[in-house]
Amino acid sequence: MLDDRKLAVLRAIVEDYVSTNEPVGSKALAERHNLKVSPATVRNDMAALEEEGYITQPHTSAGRVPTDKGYRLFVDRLSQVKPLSAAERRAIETFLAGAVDLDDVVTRTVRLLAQLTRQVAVVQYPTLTRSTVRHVELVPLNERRVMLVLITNTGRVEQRVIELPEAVDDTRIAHLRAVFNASLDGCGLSNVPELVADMPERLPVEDRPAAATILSVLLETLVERHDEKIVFAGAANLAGADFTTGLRDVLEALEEQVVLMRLLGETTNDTPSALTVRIGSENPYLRGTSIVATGYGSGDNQLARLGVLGPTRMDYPVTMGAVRAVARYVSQILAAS
Amino acid sequence: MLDDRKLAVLRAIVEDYVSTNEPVGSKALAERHNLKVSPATVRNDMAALEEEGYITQPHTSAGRVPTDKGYRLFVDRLSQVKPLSAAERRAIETFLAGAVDLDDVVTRTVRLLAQLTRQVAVVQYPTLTRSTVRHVELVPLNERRVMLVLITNTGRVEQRVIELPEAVDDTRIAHLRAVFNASLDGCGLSNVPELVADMPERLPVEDRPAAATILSVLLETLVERHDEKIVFAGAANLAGADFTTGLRDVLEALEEQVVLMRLLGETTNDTPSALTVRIGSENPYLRGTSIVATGYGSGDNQLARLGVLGPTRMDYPVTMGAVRAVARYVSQILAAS
DNA sequence: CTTGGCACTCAGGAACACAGAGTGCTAGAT
DNA sequence: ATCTAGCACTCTGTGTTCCTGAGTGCCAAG
Repeated sequence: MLDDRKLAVLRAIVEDYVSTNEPVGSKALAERHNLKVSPATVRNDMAALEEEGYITQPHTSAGRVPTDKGYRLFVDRLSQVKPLSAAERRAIETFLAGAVDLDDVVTRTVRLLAQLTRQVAVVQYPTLTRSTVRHVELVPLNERRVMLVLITNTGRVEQRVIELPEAVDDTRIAHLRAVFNASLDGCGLSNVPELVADMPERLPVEDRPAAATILSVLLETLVERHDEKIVFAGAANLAGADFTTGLRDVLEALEEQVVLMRLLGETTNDTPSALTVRIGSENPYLRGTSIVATGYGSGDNQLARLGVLGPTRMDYPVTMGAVRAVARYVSQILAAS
Repeated sequence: MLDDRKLAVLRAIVEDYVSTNEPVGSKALAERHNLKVSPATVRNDMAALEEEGYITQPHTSAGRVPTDKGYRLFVDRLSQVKPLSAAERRAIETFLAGAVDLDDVVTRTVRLLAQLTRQVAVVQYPTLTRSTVRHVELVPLNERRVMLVLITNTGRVEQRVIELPEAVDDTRIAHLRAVFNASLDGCGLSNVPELVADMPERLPVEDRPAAATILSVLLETLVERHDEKIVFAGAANLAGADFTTGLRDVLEALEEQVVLMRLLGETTNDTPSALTVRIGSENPYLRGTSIVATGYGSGDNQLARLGVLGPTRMDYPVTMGAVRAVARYVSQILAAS
């Protein structure tokens, strides 16, 4: 049904439309891409493509525009990821290398990606689940309060102020800290709950109330942070592009962690490290936007996802190239630290 | 020059224009606000007000619109801050009370303010300068690396991974930690540099290289964080309002810490706890927007600033009320912890 | 299967008229 | 001295009409 030339026409339509933002007509097509056939022939092919639902015309007697289905075919079969230039790669590398801590890595990554793609970038914080406890710190604030600080091997720090059920002096706090660290250091976060379950029983009876309180907060911290924080950057890039779904909706989604979570999450499939593209109506919310995402993290265990959100009419090859490259570099940086 | 009735007319114009977003004419004015004079009289007053530069007409034979100068007079002399309703106050209180740590307080505050005012809210993180060291923690990661964690009395945690110039074993790290804490605990952050200056000399010679490295990172941390982080929320509220200065500019400014810093910073005056309003062209960048800001923090020492950014045409009394109320509650929460 | 020709459609722009809101001014009323 | 009423004038915004040009679909010939 769709011979090679028809596919070539579809590819040409997508490319032209992406770059000009105007419906593309048969004549212009035949000229600009040397298809070696006449406009009339192109018209026939276009009619076929429209029949199949790959393209559509906004109104009679205007050029054609790709449909979501058309973009899908383009992404899957007609395009290949465009690698970044050497200069861009160097820029990424040096920019990310300057990061001082995990927060900084994430912030830099998201900005970088936004700038590179000229769209909205979204980065999910590395999940705790796969990471391990590096250190647990208890800092006495006064006799009834301590601050719990949990440090993971990914460089992440979680903190909570805890009200104790009774006064506890510093030496006992120090003791608790030693016990906690002895049993938790180096453990995967997902193992913490079971390791901690019978711990109060193994302690002197006078330490149990305090320990129980602290441990319950510790567990709470793990659970809460299980669904993770997401940051974005490049909202200014939305100003230019005109979204079919209102600009307002997009901005709202960006500020709503839960929605963003879903959007990124839904892009996961069997191989998390692969590039995923969701086009327009394939997205649960935000029908008018496309998302290009991928997992990142050190090789085997994927820590989280990052990606780009933009109008359906985006330059997929370039965007995919940028996302993939950035994901690789971040993974590298994180693995090194 | 400006008698009471002219001021009343100006006030009426501002109020009407803010609520309708349309230039307001003499007839509508005379009717809606019972001024007890005829439209013709109002017209005379309007002519006078225009002469003085408080209002202007977009084109001949359209109604009048307040100028920046007009809003200024309105804010300074013709309006009074509108207190929140009891329900709103309760909502603020319960929402903020649920915060678990400093990050959470800031995040909740900024969202709350955005929702309350239906505009873009901006909150600066409490500055470290006035806060004191609660604890310094050194966590050995491996023999050549330690993680420095600085905990302040405001609940803020700063962290850095440090590469040591030479291998240092855990007991010496523990010793350094003890020394640091002994000399820094409870000190104001601004005093840290001098306290730390001669510290290496007081240490055993073999600890000096490591100590010097760590301390230099510590100082760096203080300096870097001196100009503070700013977060925003409610960007979606920009979608409705039409800004004279492009939407893009505003979004860019929001993501650019430095610019945001300036905008908030420039609003400071002698009494930081007072509400400050900068209207339109009074702003260094972003001429088309107004900013309502105030300091927050426990009474005497102001920790940082927060505020709202919106179109010049905003409801100042309501916005000011919300900003003031939120600032008060946050200060309260922070003082309590 | 491709191509040239031709009639048809429709969005977008230009030209135009017109109603309505609003103003400024002047002369009379209070 | 100030307010008011009346009136002529000036715009913007809207609706109408017309026209052009890009683009299509279809048909018949190569």
